[in-house]
Amino acid sequence: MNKPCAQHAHPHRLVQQSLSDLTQKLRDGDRKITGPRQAILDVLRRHANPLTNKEIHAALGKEDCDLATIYRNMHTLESMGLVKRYDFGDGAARFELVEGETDHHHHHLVCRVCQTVVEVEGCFPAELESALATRHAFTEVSHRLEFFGVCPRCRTDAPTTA
Amino acid sequence: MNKPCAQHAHPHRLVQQSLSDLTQKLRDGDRKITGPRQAILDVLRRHANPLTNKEIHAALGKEDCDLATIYRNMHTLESMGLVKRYDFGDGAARFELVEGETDHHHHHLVCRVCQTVVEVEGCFPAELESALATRHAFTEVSHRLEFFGVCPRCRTDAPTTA
DNA sequence: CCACGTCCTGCAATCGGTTTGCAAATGGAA
DNA sequence: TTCCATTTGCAAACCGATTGCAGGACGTGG
Repeated sequence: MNKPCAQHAHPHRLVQQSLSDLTQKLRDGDRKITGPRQAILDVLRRHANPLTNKEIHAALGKEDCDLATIYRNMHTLESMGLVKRYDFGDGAARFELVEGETDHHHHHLVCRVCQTVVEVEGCFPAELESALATRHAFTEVSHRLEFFGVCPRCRTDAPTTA
Repeated sequence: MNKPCAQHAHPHRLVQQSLSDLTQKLRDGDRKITGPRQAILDVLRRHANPLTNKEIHAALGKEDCDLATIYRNMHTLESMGLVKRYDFGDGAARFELVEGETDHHHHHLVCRVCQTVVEVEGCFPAELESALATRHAFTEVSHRLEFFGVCPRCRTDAPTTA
């Protein structure tokens, strides 16, 4: 709901990695440097918030490519550790570029109304993981954490503003 | 993957609430006591772990009813606070009976292989919520947290055991 | 105990996100 | 430049979930 409000997100923060850094990683993984791949990575590089496949597709201008190609590539990029998949519970996967080798583990605070995403530093659950592993004899324990709320803009905006 | 292993879950723990407790809540909410509703609640009452719509449908024996009816009822029951919806990230919503008025906030530790679910007490992120609300000026902040790992049975079982 | 209005159900069509089969196009090593 | 594995585009299929509609059930009020 409140779709147009989605523009509130600040989509133009840059990511440290250059496009050539990224294509190099493709090479290292024995993947071909194709137009769609470069375009997808470039789109992700330009956006600070996690994007859905459809959003990526829409953001591709000249370098338009098939949606199926994006879906396939997101799997590829994810398995290569170039992007990270997030699930905000609205039925669409979202992807964010992984920040270099030392990806800093973080979570998100998502506005229930306009989907604006704020990165949340710190991760208490990480401390719980080892405890859980011991207590329940589970191995390879990881977790998924997402926060939701209403962002200041969506609280003050008149509904008609949209 | 490893579907048959799903039986590892101990599906027959009982829930405190009696079926009449539950139907009373339906009455209190001005909802009709129908066959499908009683059957669904009864199924949830018999299972300790969160169930998908399809699992609920399969668990209905004599009281078989349409899948769409289950979907609709899960929305109804959720909005009435009778059940809680969980998302383990596999694309299918899961539902658990809410334990009385004082639903104790908990999370889950889910086996990546057989989907066995262990309830996790305690909730560190809850402490973070107020801090986040202040720092980012968000309101109505909540969170979603799920743990994943490999349970002891799935670690030791020979793959052929299934 | 019955009639009636409203809520609920079954069925089938539909939807949105995602996946897949297949043939043509392309990257990049030889 | 040649060649083969990978990748792409297209279309169909998939899957969980939703919805329109007509018939059926619940339960209140008579």
